[in-house]
Amino acid sequence: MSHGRPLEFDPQLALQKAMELFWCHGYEATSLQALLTAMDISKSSFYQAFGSKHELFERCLKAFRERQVERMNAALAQTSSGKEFLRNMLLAAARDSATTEFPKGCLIMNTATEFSGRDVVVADLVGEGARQFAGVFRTAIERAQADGEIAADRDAEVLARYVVSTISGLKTMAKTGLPAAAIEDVAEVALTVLA
Amino acid sequence: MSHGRPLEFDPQLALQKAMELFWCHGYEATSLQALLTAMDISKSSFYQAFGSKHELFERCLKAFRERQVERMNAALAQTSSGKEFLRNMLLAAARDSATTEFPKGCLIMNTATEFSGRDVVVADLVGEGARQFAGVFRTAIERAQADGEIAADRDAEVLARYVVSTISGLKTMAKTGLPAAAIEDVAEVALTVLA
DNA sequence: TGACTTATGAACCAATTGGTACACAATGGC
DNA sequence: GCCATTGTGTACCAATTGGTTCATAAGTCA
Repeated sequence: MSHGRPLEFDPQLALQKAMELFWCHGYEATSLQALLTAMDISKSSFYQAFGSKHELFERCLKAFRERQVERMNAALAQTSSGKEFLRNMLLAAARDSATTEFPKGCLIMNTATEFSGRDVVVADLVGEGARQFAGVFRTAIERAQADGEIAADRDAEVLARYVVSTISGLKTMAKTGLPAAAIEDVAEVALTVLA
Repeated sequence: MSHGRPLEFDPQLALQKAMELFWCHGYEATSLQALLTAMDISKSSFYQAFGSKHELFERCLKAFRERQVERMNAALAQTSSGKEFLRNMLLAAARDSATTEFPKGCLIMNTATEFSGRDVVVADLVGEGARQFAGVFRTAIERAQADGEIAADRDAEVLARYVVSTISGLKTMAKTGLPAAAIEDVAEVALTVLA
């Protein structure tokens, strides 16, 4: 398929490293130098392979979204009760601070707050991400409704958005320094909406 | 009190202009040049009056928090029902996108996501901000409990944090591009927790 | 009128920002 | 072996970053 000198780095791994950096520090605070070091790649290879910092960021957003949606779908498939799945997601969000040494939040939602309206293509990616997250929650909610765990007459789409909003809120609370246990209490309160 | 040449700018106004800039673009994306222009102040005056970009940012965080807490307390004082006050706050958060041309969110919570753990003094300011916001909501909740609007046996502190988390979540949803009407629906769902 | 104090404008600064140009290295196909 | 193709290292780039220096302007007080 392709002639020429072979790549000296794994593009997928490099992308993942970049994603982690953007995830931790955001777009602006992540310098090209930091990316180069983390990705273990030279400047020329970087620009040849990814075009620009901004393009790379867009690819990271997509990669993050796909990975996240995949994981959520996998978790949903393994959980029989839709309601239990939602509960697990909220509690996992509450524990965001405890999992890593400092709370990273969600790349998509972090980006929503960093680029509020300043970049059209990023805004699109963020919007699509939020929509897809809500989509997964919606199927969980509809399953729960089919099983009688949640009243069938409630608007599944609105509830799904409520879950996205709540998870975002919980993760932000983690970033304010509130201990994980306290955030779990908040998550439990938030869950009473679905009862 | 003070000899010497008088200031050619209004320090409070300049601080407010800086605050708005940080509010819109965050810390990193706000350049010194942009600050100078918006504050209508020369570089030397800037450093004499505010020390550094970082110090100025800290003062903006404090000013924002104080202003916000003041406004919330004023609104609470004017509303007889604690529950109604909370409802107003959530709906106002939902309308964040509609109020200005693009949703700015809350400076404190925006900063929480931008500086997650990277700066101790900023982290303290953010934590204190979140705590004070919760404080206002807590007194509203306790009033509602005293008036029988909310069950007296519920943990007011946890509920207060739930309100902070929810408002943060709603404002983030606005930044994903979801229309205000849709976010109001989510706010209504979130409010059922207090019913 | 001084002496003193404070504010401002302009020039200057090293360091870093994201990004390019180009020579050279390493492969595949012929 | 040679050529086309692709990847990499080095050097370079203009622009911008946040920040300092210092002479001078504009006041107060005696």
